[in-house]
Amino acid sequence: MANDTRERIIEACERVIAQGGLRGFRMGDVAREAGVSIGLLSYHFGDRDGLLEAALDHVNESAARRARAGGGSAAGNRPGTGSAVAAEPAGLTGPAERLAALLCSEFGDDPQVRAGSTAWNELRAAAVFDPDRAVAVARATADWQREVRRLLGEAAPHTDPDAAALILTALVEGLSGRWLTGQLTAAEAQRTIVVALRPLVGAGGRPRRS
Amino acid sequence: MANDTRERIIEACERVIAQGGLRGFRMGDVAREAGVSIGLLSYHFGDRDGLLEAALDHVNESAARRARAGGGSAAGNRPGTGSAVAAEPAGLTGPAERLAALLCSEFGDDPQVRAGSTAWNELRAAAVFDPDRAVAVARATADWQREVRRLLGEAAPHTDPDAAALILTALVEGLSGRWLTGQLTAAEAQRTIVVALRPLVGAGGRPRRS
DNA sequence: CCGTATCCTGAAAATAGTTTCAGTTCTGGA
DNA sequence: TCCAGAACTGAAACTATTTTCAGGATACGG
Repeated sequence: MANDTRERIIEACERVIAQGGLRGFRMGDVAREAGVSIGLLSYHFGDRDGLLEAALDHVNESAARRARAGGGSAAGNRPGTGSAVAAEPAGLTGPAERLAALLCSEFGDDPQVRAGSTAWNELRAAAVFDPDRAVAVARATADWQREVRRLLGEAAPHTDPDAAALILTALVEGLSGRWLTGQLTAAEAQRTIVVALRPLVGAGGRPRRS
Repeated sequence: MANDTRERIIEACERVIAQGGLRGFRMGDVAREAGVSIGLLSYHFGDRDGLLEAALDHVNESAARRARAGGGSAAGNRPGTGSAVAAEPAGLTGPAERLAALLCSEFGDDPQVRAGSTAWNELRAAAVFDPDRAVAVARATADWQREVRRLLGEAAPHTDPDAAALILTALVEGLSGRWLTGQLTAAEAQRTIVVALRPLVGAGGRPRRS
């Protein structure tokens, strides 16, 4: 079916973006990556802008979905084993762990995680110059931040959750930049988040069950 | 002298980058902005890449210089008046104030401050795909972070200065993204930094003299 | 003044990338 | 099996951008 192909093309876009940035986004590259002819891109998406828009919408949706899903399930990343956050079978631990997992899910050595973060990073950078993209980014960011605030409300009742959620999510974005530019490893970034989280969530605590 | 012209061209580059991003960096635009012919760009800088490199080096240097200078002097921005950080005549207050000023100097409604942050933001985004730029960015970032750590050592002797410096600088970068995409005003960003700083520097404290 | 070295111009050539389109293949229903 | 329409191809036309280059202006030492 043709939808498979559209899907495949959009995924190819993400890979191309993750590899060369929005700057290196060439229709020829996308076509090659997707294994289709260049004409098909216009056939399905109208023009370059349409294709790019579809791809970025997809990136945005992925980011939003990840926020909703928390750090759990498939591509989830857990902060360094041995830290305060232990491995768990299904996604059903306390809010503090889920919060840490959510924040740490941005980082990981899995190429797909990196590709996703890279694409999202590019989208964010592009949003500076494009109001339409800015509102899409803002929406996804707000969803994520809201989820963080919710978990924070449960895990750290003595903190101002709004301020803390803003600080934590902005911190993750900053660390993400460091990670993607090779200034930090994924593990270091995750460890940093855990350190930042500690004073909020209660020092060395044992936060089990809700 | 020809150096004036080179200078003028590089400044034009920065303006073009700040306005349309690295993606919108066209030699024609630069030439128009600088008020010179397009051929002159090649004459002075070889080719597009040479021009871009010179421009980004300049951005990088500006960032590094700002880090060294602290938030003081010319383009300095102070977090919202009425906050913990009071106005001061010359740049000679305690380390806590200087730290806040340094971190807040990234934000401001002055078009030049915004242009600088925007250009730096673009450079950072480009560094994800370009190892050479990545090392330049890493160097400037490390300088800045080191300065933050130094001030932190004076202002907050009871905190791990390395961890805190990383967290604060990454936070500023994350907030910078929010600001540039319109998710936050400069004042809100600065206020957030002050909030994040408070628990480190001593609650409601009176941090006078070393 | 003259010569010449440097700075500078802008149109033309080259290059890179996108869009169109005439035509081919595939799919599913009659 | 045949047809119609959707999916798809790829080369040619087009557009955008960079690079080159022949030469014009300007500065300056002799």
